[in-house]
Amino acid sequence: MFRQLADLLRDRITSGDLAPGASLPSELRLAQEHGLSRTSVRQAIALLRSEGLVIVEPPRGTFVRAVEPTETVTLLKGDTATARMPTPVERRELEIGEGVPVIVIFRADGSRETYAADRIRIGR
Amino acid sequence: MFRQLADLLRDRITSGDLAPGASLPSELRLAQEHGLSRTSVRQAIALLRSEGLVIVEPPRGTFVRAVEPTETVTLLKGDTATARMPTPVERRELEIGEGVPVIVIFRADGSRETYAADRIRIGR
DNA sequence: TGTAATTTGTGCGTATGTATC
DNA sequence: AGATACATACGCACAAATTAC
Repeated sequence: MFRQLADLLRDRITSGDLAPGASLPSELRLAQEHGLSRTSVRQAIALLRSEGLVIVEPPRGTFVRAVEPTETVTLLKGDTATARMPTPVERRELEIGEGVPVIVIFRADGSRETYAADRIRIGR
Repeated sequence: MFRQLADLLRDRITSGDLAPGASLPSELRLAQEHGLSRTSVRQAIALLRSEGLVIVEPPRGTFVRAVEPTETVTLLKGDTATARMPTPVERRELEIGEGVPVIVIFRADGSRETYAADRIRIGR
């Protein structure tokens, strides 16, 4: 059931019914309106958080994540890049939101650069 | 408390005490050994799942994720690439594990390619 | 200014279902 | 058949931070 609620909310987000920055109904409201327990509602929201679709600002509420502007980082000859989920330390130091991967660039000289994936884009 | 348990397990994984492929104690065991409820244990494991550190194969158990070999995809002139968390549809179709982002390559000709981030690496 | 209401975070317990061994 | 183990769903309570009055 929590997946159904997540699907429903995801559709409202991708369709634009819930625009970026808009707030979702509170957990209690969602629970009452859909006849679910707050536990199930929180599971649904946790799913959307892991997908990077919403951010939660306790106790203000839950909001549709706004798409950030993208700066381009160039990949030079001999460089490689990967993406993965950040460690808790990286999330704190780079101020990475939930559901946002990091992009790690391995430079040809052996150095490394780590970026929040929602702030940069790789080019060449 | 679930964060402390997650930290403890994360350390055991990164230190090599729990090697890739090794199984974690069951939720019930972890709960008993640390004097926690199963709810808290599940929260801790959910955190490690979102970080891509462990995979759960119900009802076999929870295992340390093995690092997959990386094939390199080359970025050509005019191409750009980003990373983000996959949609549920992408996760199913590309068989993407939990806590694994996707890398999307936008080719100069307008086409797009989507890969599981733990299977490829970007180069040039 | 201070109090109350709202909202999310965290933790506990319980029960049932399902798949594996 | 039975035990084990994870998934899901319900309930309750209190804490902490923000907002409203």
